Amino acid sequence: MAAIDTDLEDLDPEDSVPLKQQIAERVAAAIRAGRLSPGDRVPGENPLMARYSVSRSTAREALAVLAASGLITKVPKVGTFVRSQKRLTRKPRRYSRDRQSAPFATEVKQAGARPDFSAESTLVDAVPDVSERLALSPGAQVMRTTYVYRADGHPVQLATSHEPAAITAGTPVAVPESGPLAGAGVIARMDSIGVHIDAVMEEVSVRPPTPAEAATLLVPDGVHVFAVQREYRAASRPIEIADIVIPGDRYSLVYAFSVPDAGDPSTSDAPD
Amino acid sequence: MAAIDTDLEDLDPEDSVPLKQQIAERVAAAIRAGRLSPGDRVPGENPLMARYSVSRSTAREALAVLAASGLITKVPKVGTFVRSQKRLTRKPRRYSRDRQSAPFATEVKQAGARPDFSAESTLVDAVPDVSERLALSPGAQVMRTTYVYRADGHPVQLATSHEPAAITAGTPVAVPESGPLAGAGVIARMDSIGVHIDAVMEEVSVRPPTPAEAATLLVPDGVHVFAVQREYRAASRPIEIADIVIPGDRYSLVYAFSVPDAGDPSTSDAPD
DNA sequence: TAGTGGTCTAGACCACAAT
DNA sequence: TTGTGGTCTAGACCACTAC
Repeated sequence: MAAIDTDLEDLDPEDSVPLKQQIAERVAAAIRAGRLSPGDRVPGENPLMARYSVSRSTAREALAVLAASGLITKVPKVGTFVRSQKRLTRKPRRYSRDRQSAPFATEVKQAGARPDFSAESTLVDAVPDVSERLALSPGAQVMRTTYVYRADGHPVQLATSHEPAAITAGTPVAVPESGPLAGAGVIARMDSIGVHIDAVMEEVSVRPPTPAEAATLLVPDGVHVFAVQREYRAASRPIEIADIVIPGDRYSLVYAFSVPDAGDPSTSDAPD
Repeated sequence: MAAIDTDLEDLDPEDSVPLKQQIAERVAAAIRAGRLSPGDRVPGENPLMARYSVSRSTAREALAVLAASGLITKVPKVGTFVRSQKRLTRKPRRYSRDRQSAPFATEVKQAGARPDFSAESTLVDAVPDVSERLALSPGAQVMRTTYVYRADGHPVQLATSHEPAAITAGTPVAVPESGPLAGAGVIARMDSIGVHIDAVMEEVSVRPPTPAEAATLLVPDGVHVFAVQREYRAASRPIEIADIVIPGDRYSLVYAFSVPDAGDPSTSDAPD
């Protein structure tokens, strides 16, 4: 327990910067300098109180500053640790008609982890938000599927999709992740029953996680999540909507487009 | 000053939810119910201490929960206010070759505000990050342009773009926002000098604002920003990069794609 | 059992804004 | 002058983890 403080520079008593920020800066400097590596235990509240002769709250707020920027993770009752800075990249499934391997698995494998996911489907009455986004009458039946995506067994993405039951009921693809086209993607599944998706939209927001999301995704306090609302459409009619929750400190989202030649007026123009 | 507390429900002493969250929930409920409207003063630390018989810290943390979710804004030494919940939508310029009006202006006008922006261009030596992303030799000359976008005079987006000087030097479009194609967009500008952009990529991250960004964009404490790295390419060569900073609580980002017909193998597939 | 972070109390001083 | 939020101190009890 002795050496844990010796890596931290002294504070500057002349500086008008608040103590919590000075302390946060000293810890961040130790991390940037490599004196603390990802996974290492960071001096927690008690060590910081002792090292800098500050109160509990001040040490706590210094750690909160670092946690908010994703530099450290506080694990309740265990300790505080330097967070891995690796960011995964989420690149949506290429929007072609091909049946394709899931992009999630590719991303995770590239990062050297083992991907898996589970999905659970239920037929439910649409809540108002869902029926509105799917342009259904209130309370219409929808197939709701909740996904948990994992890397090395740890949940790293959550998703909930809804499809109008009227479209798929009685077909082999009524339950998204079972049957012959499990894992093939919405476009291929819908193609198989004659519904031809022609447009995709994703709307990206950012917000703090709900307590349940924070617990499942192990999102540290102060870190936000991406909330992606995806919509597949066929002939301007919504076919599938999905709400995807992604930790903001571990992912970046990549969107790529081609720009058509001058003589080619149509294709990559975004649908309305 | 009497009526300010009467709009808040009592706490539930049986509930195991922490006090700060219960209090935050009561205030949020008052906002959702319309008992507090955007711009209204929210009960601050002292009123909450009195209303719920809690300590300063607990009242403070309750407000911090609400501030992080963008529901309220704390203005130092003035008070705490309900934040406007209007979210603007950022939808990137349609990726066609047409010379188009700026999407930013359209978005802001739709929200009923008056858009404007300023831009400043300088020829500089590329810093390492920029030369790497533009695939230039270290220290090569680049045209750097910094943009501030405003709605009703208030900055709401920041951007910095870089273009290799070697591409545009001596042409009429060397300075992005002046000359005949000012405001027409990168694709049209580059087309005019025979550089035909064929791919666009945006990488979206989220992080806390830097102190300078927080001050300029008036981002409340605890709210994060989108950091978008955009890249235009021609024949796989980077032509322009831009770093765009967008307040996370006021914007959502929309990405839309068309899905080609089955017989049409090429177009909307994302470039690598 | 010792140490951790989560929550909470009860104070304090400050600079600044509004009045 | 009054009230605000920002910062800080000095305690406390808790549930849980790691050993």
